[in-house]
Parts: sequence; C-alpha cells; structure tokens
Amino acid sequence: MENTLKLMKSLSDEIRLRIINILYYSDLYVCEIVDILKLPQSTVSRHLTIMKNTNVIEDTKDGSWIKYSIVKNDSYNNIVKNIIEKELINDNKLKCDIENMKIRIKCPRGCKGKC
Amino acid sequence: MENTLKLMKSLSDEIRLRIINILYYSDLYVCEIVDILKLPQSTVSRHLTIMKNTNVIEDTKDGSWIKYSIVKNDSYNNIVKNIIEKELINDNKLKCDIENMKIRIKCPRGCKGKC
DNA sequence: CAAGCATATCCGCATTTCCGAATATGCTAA
DNA sequence: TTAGCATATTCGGAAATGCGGATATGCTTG
Repeated sequence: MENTLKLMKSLSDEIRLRIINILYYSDLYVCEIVDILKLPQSTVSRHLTIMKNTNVIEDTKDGSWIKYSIVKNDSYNNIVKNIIEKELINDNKLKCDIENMKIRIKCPRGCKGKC
Repeated sequence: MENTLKLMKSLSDEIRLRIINILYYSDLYVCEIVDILKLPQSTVSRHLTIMKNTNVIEDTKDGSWIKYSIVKNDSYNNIVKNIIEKELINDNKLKCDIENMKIRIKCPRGCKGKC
C-alpha cells in the first residue's frame, strides 16, 4: 500500500499532471519543460524529483542536460495511461501545454534552442 | 483536470485506500466500517464524504443507517479497479482488513449486530 | 583551471490536509 | 413527543506539502 499511496500522492498535484501530460507525448529536457510550462526551474525540478521517486518518470543524462520520460512497461503504466488518455485528454489548459510543447520541440532541441 | 486532481487527492490517503479496499468486496454500513477499521466515527465519516464528493463511492439510506458502496460503471471505474486489483491486492494490512470485514459481515448486519 | 550553464537542493514561510473530541443533525421507536 | 442511536460537521491545533529565490553541485568547454 505504501507504494500505491506514494503513486497517488505523486499524481495529486496540478503541476505534476501538467508535466506527465506533456511527457506522454514527448521526452523532454528539464529546461524545455521550464520553457513550456513557464514555471521557475526549482519548482519544475522539485516536481520531477517527486515523480522520479515513485517511478512514474525516469531520467537520462545527456551531457549536463537531463531528459525525462514516462516509465513504460511497469506496473503503474496502465494507471498512468488511463489517467492521461481518459481523464486529461479533454482539458483546455493541458491542450494548450501540448501546443506549446509542439512549438518548442520544433526549435533546436535542448537548452539553447529557443526560437 | 480539476476532477482528475480531486480524484487523485481522494485516493491519496491510507485510510481512504483501506476503505475502498473493503468496499470493493462488500457494501458496508458506516458503523461496520468503524468496527472493521477500528477508527473514530468522525474520522471514517469525513473520509467517506471526501470520496463521495469525487464519485468514487456512493451512499444509500436504510433507515438511519447509511450504506456505502463503490460507484460502478462510471468513468473512474477502471482506475479504481486497476488500483485495487493490481496494486492493493498483496498488501498485508489490507488483507487483514478484508479478514476482519468477512468476520464482521457474518454477524447480523448493521450497527447492532456485533458478535 | 576557470567561467558558465543545467539541474538539484536548501530554507523560511504560506497553504493545505488531517486528526478526533465535541457537538449538531436527523432518523426511529416507544 | 422524547430518548437514543447513526451519521455528519465543527473547531483548534498538528503535520504535511508547496512555493521560489538563493545557493550548491556537477558537467562542459575553452
């Protein structure tokens, strides 16, 4: 139950739902998430760490950039997929985040690629 | 997103997970839940209200007793089912709750049926 | 090595959530 | 109607969570 509780808590925050929503469509660097959601870097980093600790997302190092992605094929996958595909899909704010993400990843990827 | 957030928050508490776990196997009166979980009545009632407000559970009046049950066939059902059947099924504390529930509902049902 | 960038962590404070005894509400039966 | 039971709500205080500027860490490149 402890793990389930942590999973539910890690999904109980608007910013974290916004993050997994955009990550569901594309792996992203921390700096890109900061750009897309227009939030302070320390806030984004803290929320990423919380979801990494519950195995909802994972990170990959790419130099000093760090790319985050949804963990696939684990036991939580159905729950997370369910939430994103059935619950979050119609939300206007989240649709807007997706649009901003699509624009952002058309620029050169990473932290210097703003355009 | 607002509803999803409320749903996740309503599932982010140990007592509430314990409640939906036992309700998943049998509808129960409030007084029976108090007996089974050995928690103060005000605590149980508060948690029931929270989950009722997010449509995870619903209540039926039976005189002055109130019976709670998991809401079936709604959009959240798969998420709740997933959590219970795949995540909570193996937890020892929750297994113990189920045992206590089985014992309790063999007694005459309701609030006077302790045995 | 030094400078600079990307990310993580710290810290004081604000907000939210939880607790359970006490109390209120509302139903039932005599 | 009144007593008594079942449930819900209130309330003050404790604990957990969130915030974001400031700072620390760690990598990269010259």
